Amino acid sequence: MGELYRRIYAVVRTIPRGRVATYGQVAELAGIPRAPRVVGYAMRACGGRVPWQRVVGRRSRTLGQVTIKDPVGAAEQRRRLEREGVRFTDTDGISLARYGWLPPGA
DNA sequence: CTAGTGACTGTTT
DNA sequence: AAAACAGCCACTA
Repeated sequence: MGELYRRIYAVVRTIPRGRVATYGQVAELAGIPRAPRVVGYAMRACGGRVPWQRVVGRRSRTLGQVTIKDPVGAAEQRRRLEREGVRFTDTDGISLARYGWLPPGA
């Protein structure tokens, strides 16, 4: 595993229970502000070593769709988030205004 | 080293 | 409002 993934996982582990962060947010904190895609790549490869369910797509900001294309994965993410208190809207979204993580020093 | 790919995102149709 | 485009950067073959 590359050093970069270590940094990404370290950031994800700091997201508190019951909150969510966007891929772009994690990317910026990990030192690769222009590469949110890489965070997604790292999440797919994380193998349960980090709370991956707390990382969501930016488009969750208004209606909040969790952007995992695989329906099974999306259902799993929702199940995990609801178990830690994140409420979903009637359109299967997450309000980043309510659950978005405010990183220290932001 | 080159080419293809994607759990992203902002912009443009 | 939804879909297509175009940058993006690390990883893999």
